Amino acid sequence: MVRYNPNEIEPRWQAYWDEHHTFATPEKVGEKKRYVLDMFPYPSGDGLHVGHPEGYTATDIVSRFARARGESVLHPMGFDAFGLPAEEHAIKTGEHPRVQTQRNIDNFTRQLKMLGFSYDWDRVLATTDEEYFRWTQWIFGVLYDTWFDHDQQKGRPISELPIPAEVAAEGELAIEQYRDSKRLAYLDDALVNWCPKLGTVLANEEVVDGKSEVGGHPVKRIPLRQWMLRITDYAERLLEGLDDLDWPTGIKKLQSDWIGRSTGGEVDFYLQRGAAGDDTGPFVAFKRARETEGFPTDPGKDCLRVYTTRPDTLFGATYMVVAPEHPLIDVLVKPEQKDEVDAYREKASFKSDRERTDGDRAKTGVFTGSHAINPADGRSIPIWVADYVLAGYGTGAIMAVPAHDERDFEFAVAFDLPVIPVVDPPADHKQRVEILAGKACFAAEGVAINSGEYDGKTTAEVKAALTAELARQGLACEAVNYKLRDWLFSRQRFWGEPFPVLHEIDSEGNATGVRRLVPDDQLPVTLPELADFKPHGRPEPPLAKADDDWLIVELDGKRYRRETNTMPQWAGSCWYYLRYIDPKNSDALIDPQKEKDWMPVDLYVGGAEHAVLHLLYSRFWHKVLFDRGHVTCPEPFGKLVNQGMILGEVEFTSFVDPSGKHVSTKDVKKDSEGNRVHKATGEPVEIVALTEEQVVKKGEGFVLASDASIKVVSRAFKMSKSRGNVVNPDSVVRDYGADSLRLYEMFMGPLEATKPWAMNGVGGVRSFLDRVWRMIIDEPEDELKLSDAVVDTACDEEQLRVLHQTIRKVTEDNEAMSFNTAIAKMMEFTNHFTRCETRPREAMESFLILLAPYAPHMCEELWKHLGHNESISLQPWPEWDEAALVQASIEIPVQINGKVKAKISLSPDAKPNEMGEAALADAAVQNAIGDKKVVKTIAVPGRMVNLVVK
RNA sequence: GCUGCUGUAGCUCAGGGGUAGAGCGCCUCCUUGGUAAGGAUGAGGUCAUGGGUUCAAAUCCCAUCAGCAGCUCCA
Repeated sequence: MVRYNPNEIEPRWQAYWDEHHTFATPEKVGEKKRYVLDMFPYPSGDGLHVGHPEGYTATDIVSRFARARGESVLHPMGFDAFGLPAEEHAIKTGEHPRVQTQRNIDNFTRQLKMLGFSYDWDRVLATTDEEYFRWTQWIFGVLYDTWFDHDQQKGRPISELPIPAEVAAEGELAIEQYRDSKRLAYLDDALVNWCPKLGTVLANEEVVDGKSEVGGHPVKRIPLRQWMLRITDYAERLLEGLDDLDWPTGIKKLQSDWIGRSTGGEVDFYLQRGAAGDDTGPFVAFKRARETEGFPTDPGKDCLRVYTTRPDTLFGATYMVVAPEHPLIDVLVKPEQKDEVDAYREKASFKSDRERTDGDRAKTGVFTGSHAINPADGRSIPIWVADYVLAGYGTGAIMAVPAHDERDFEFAVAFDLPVIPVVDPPADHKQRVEILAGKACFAAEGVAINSGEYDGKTTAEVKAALTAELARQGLACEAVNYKLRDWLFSRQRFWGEPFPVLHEIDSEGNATGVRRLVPDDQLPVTLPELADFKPHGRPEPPLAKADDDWLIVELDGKRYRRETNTMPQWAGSCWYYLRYIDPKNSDALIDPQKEKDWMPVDLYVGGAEHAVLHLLYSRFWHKVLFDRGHVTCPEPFGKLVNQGMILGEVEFTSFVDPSGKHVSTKDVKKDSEGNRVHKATGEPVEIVALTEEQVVKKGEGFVLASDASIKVVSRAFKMSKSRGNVVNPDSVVRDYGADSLRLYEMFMGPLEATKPWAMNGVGGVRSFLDRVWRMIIDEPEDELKLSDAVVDTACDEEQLRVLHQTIRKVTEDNEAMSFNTAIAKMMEFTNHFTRCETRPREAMESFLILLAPYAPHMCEELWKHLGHNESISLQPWPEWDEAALVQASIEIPVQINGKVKAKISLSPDAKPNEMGEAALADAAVQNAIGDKKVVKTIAVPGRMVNLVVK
């Protein structure tokens, strides 16, 4: 009895592949190359999750398939190994993050090998390797050394930055400061989440509702000097570059929304000094100056500059709002308002960006006491401060047009500010009357009213005309804005890449303001050894705790203090795809010829959760490297596929009220705090789990078996430790084998879909593999022996057709990454051939090559038993023969008025008229026609006949 | 609120203007005391709903409903 035993077969073949370097990347790239990349994992302490192997299996199939077709394949794997969990573990236990990280990497490696992926393990890397982050630091140096030339839309060396004469006149220090203000990597004061109680700075994800996730202590937003990357300079290029990428449209849209390009205008509102009407003199002077000098780059302190996408609604601007952090706020606030404004700003500082921009919050704000003059009509309008205006977008100030902007309208209602409609909605608009009365808001386009000489013009016309007129007066100019912000690139953490930056200090140890990069030949800057990893209680990075022999550096006779921030986790993942190509290069981040040979990545597979940040950051770095001549392709990832999430097993749940009575899901709603309550009584309800026996299908959903009026919830949930529905790949491999796990993950459904796990589905594909085994091996025999049905004769016509249909389907589906359908076809093949008395060897062998990318261990084993000494992974992919696909005679349906009434047998190349005749000759057809008349005959060769009768 | 995706067998999913499919599950029968068995049969579908286009719609178009996911004060 020799049964299929994956636990014995799989480790043996994994060892064989390792030993023979079966999947080594070819040194020389052949005619066609394919770079197949997985998003590398963060090696968490929990090990692989069944979600990981989904994408990895897909890319593995693509890689094995491509190799079989003679392509040169690069298919590497690595680890995104810096990150918070290891550091938290270190704080708790004192164990160095490096130790835990290595342990996790080892475990991940074991699991990945256990699944039989054909990675080139000689190229494995971790972002925490010193030889890797040496080049991460080096790339930071490139960013530091680059400025963005907006005219050329290109990053250029800082040495080529034109220095304005007035700067040059001030000397070296001024020139250096000017350069610093243009570098792609620059220092700025950014807000961090400082938790005084914990004595540490927190990452955004560690802050929940303005409190620390750990302990629930208040978190304050305080400014800290930090590194920023000027990704906004690349906004336009990042947006345009999307066009040519073979990415899911959803992801492209997410990125383009994230970049958020909008066009509009910037408009200056003159700040009124005294009471209304007092400003005629200075205001006239201001206007006259503007008319001659034009619109200045820097608005100065005389006016408040706003950005608007609707300059056509200027006549409807009834007040203005500045962000709590607006730089002019101290000028704007009148003494009698100061206390109130200060209190408001203090309160706002405790809110995270997230909170301030969250949902349908009621609008808050405070009057500053100042007024500005509306340039359209000279009206005096009040200036408020409110946190619904963000300091970081546009100019940090808006003109509020409550009649035509929802947010402004809400604010105006809350604070009783006037609403003046200036756009007449289309006549058939439901709320037109309310809108015209200032009782409702209308944000779309229409015809101008209450807008002086512009009345009657369309929104587009007013926009153009009014902007032009204000531009002529030097009060406005067209402007483009992006939602995208510069990338806050430093973290106050230990477990990250140190910056290769030195700050000069004087003999007293005080910073002089001069900075320099660590010279390339002194990279990498490694992490210092710390006695412990506990926070030191100041809003500074943990590296500041390091000893002076790390912290203080002498170079060229000057003393420097090292930068103590570290880079964010994103840094290492921004360029790892380049390093795989040349992982051991100690002279450069990548060899230029190898870069040309392998880039760009042909297929990149990973989760949609990285749709925006990782992919945008990578593209940004890549474009900088491209501009600086280090890479030759403008985009790193040609084709991108997102695998869907794998959910836990489907669960049935119901709700019970406090008395323990079941409540139908129809009668449950969420209250304002998100708790589930009974719709009618408002009583809280509790979720209870149900077994399969307790429910029964009814219509669209499920109901309680004991009471059909109670609808229950039937759905799968995200796998989570707390829910206890996590499936562990180790146990699946132990119980079913790696090939079954691989096959099941692919058979669950389309790669991109979200799908629930079902353990009996794994059993299903396992029995398919058992069937394949028995199709070839004589299982009842004690000695391993081929089945007697496997013979050396040729296929009969039907077998040949089934074989070639299968070759075609699997080939085409592999290309299209439609793995589930390819598997279904291979199941059909197996069903057909196991029913055959004889199974020609040629068919079995071709089939095994088709199945090998999916279930490589088993196919290697069967291939060997069929008498081959060479790995099946090295066999060429079979080709299908069109001639074998055609049938001598096929069944054609005959429809009467579009309904199938009979079937006739015909040659596949019968002509339409022959088909019509054959159909009419059929007794069943005649019967169906009865005494009606055939008025039309439609015959589609090879498909069907339709007779239209009356 | 906005955006996107999805509604096909009890479940998970293919297909896609012209014959309704796979795996799992289920019924019946057969084989088998190494068996998380195997084999053979069969049942089960108004292709979410309502319109439209067409000789013909599950498929294309429009609307509606339901589910899921993501985003959301960006002026």
